[in-house]
This record gives sequence, C-alpha cells and structure tokens, in this order.
Amino acid sequence: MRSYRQYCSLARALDVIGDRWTLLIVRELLLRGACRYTDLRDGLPGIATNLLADRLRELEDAGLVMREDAPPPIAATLFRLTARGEELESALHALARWGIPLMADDDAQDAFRGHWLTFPVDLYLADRTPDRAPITIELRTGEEPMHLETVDGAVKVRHGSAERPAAVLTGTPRQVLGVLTGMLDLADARAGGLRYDGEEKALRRIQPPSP
Amino acid sequence: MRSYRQYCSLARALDVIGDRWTLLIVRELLLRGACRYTDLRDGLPGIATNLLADRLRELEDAGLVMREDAPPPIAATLFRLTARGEELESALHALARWGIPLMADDDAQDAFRGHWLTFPVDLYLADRTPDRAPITIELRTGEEPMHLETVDGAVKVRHGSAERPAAVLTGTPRQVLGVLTGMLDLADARAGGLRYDGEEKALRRIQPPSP
DNA sequence: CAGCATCCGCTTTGATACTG
DNA sequence: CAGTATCAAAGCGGATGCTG
Repeated sequence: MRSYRQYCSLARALDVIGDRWTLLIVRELLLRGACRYTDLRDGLPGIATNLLADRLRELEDAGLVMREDAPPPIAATLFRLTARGEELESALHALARWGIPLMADDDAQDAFRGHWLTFPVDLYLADRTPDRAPITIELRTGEEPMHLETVDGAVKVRHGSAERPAAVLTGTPRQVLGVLTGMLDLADARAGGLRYDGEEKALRRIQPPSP
Repeated sequence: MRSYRQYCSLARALDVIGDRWTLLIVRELLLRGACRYTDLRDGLPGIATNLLADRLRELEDAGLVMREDAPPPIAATLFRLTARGEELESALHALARWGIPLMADDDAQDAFRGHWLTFPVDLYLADRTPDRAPITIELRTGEEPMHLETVDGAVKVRHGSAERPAAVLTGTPRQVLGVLTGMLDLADARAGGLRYDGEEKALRRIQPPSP
C-alpha cells in the first residue's frame, strides 16, 4: 500500500494494515491459529490467490506474521501471527463489535464460515445467570455444526455438535445469529424457516439485555 | 468499496470503513468536531479533492456523517459525525494505540498537524502524580504551538501557547513526541537538535513507566 | 496437492485543472 | 468555498499455468 505520509499513529497503522484483505487475513490467523496457505484461502472466500501470497509476504515483512514448517508428518508451511500481530486483537475486536449491527441486513449471497461467529458471540453475548449449571446450544447453519458453551459468565463458540444441548437452532446464519443477539424475534425467525428445538429460556439466558 | 461478501461482522465493518482515506476522514471529524470541506482537506494532506468529495458522500450514505449549514454569519457547509460515526471512536483508538510504536521511525517527508498528537498523548501518557498541582508543557513543532495539560490524572492536548509552562519543547514532531513517550532519550534528542527549556521532572511526571 | 507466479481486463486512486 | 472533470497510473479480480 502506498503510504499516507502523515506523522500520525492512525495513519501509520493504516500504512501497515489498511490494504484490502489484510485485516481479514489477520482475522483468520487470530480465530484459527496457525494456518496452511490452503486453510487461509478457504477461510477467505473471494480472495485472489496472488493477492493472498502478496499480502502474506507483506505481513511477514512488517513483522506481523511468521512462516514455519509444520512438524515432519505434514509437508506444509504454516503461517502464524507474531506477538506484534496478536496485538491487533483489541483493534479487531473494536471493529468487529462496531460491525455487529451490520449483520442485521440479510444478503443470501454472502459466504459464511462457522468460526466467524466468534466475534459477535464473544463480544455481544453473555451468560446472565453464571451461577447456574453451564449449558450448551447447538447451531446448524449449513456446513459443519457449531455449539455455544457458557463459561464463567461468558459465551464461547466451539466446533462440532454439543453433547446434551439445551437447544438446537437450525437455519441460515442470519436467522441463527439474529435470534441469538435478539436482532431478530424468535417468532419471526420461525416464520422465516428457522427451527428452534429446546427450551426458550436457554436463549434468554445468553441474550444481551434489550436496550 | 467492493463488498467482501462475507457474513462476518469484521468484513461488514470493512465494507463500510475499509476504503482508503475513509478512517482518516473520521479521525479528523473526531479530533476536530464539525469541519468545513476545506478544513478537512487541510487536515488530510495528500488526499485528492475528488476522493474527499466521494468519501464524504459515501460516509453520508452509510449514515456516519451528516452535512449541515453553518449558522447565518458564515456561509459554509459543515460536516459532522453522526452518533453511529462517533461509535467508531474506540476502534480508532485501538488502531491508533497499535500504531504508536510505528511513530519511532523517522520520516522527514511526512506531513504533520498538531492535533494528530491527541492520539498518542491521550492513549499513552498519564499524570503519574495527579494529586499535585496541575502543570502545562508547551510544544513547538513548526506550525502553531500546542500544549499539554494534566487533568485528573490524564494528559490532554490543547491548541495555542501555555501560560506558565513547566517546560517548553521545540523540535521536529518526532523529537518532541519521542521525548514525551520515552521512545527517544532526552540527551539524544538534544544532540539531534531538540530544545528543552524547563524542569526535567515535568517530563518524567507524564512519561509512561519504562517497560 | 500446496504454494505460488503470470497475464489481462477492469476498477480505484492520484494529480491537476477548472467551475458555480 | 465546495466541489466537478479529466486522464494517467496503480491496484485488484479472475483465470490459468508452473513447480517441488
């Protein structure tokens, strides 16, 4: 990226991470840890492969990403965030939090990966009754199932099915996320095709307080 | 900007504010409040005027900026952040904080405006002895003078000269900021041409604790 | 198959000039 | 003051090809 040539800490930050796709690559590495090239490409639907290669080199030059060889059985290069790269976490969280309301508008064309739920869930949901026994909620949004877990007052996203879920939500990503965050009313979502099996109080337990 | 077409809150945020120059326009409006077009252009050295016009229209369409007519005596349009635009403050702070270490490398070519110091000062400096009488430090970095003020344990940037400054720093932006943040040693900075008039303890009072 | 590099058409940006 | 208009240069997207 061409530098802004301004002696300002925000402009300097954008000189490094302001390029198209750069912060989304950091997102993938933050959410999934060390990744192979092909894992990154899969987590970044729409990126041109030459751009991914370019950005990874730039991130390496800037000291945000390091490349390492995977342990012997696997013949692959792994890309991993450096400590300086991980320091971007709070900035990514702030941006992702700001973006949550933008998830309300639907766009069926948009790509989706289950681990992307991590931001809205971590940043927006909370266990309102942390003293009670923990619960899990299973989410089925098309590809592999995910589930939520209450941990110490927070709500976490995990891969795979839940063992004894208090509820199971099946529908489009927007329906499922909409119902979880309260952006979408459960009755409306059901009318739109969402399937909710289980107790409704499980949902209310983790929803943010209504404004 | 072309959308990333990903159902992810970070990607959605970047769809809105990921374009080149966009966040710097938000910076200007955050730091200076409502601005005229020409004020913005002055605070964004390097921007092409057609791009500024384009971005302002996009920001208006996205609901982050509103345009209003200044009160009668002045014949001018003012651009102001909406509430939704102001919600970007914490994201800007996080990015600007991440960028502070990047201010250590020098580049004499870079443009500078005094109010850009607000980020590093607000986010990095603090009054270590808030119970003592407040002090001011004057900064002269080329154009108009600025000064720092201790307020309730924080350090604030103000325009104009100080009345009875505990110290006056005169030098390049990087020298002055480097000495304030401790990135640059006072003796080294003096050797490089910085002029420091006043008590050194004023400096130590607001510097961050050394790591 | 993993990890790129090349080519090409299209879009965005930058620099400058001009206008109500 | 607050923009348009114009045009060259840079960046991006998509397809494809290459190499260990």
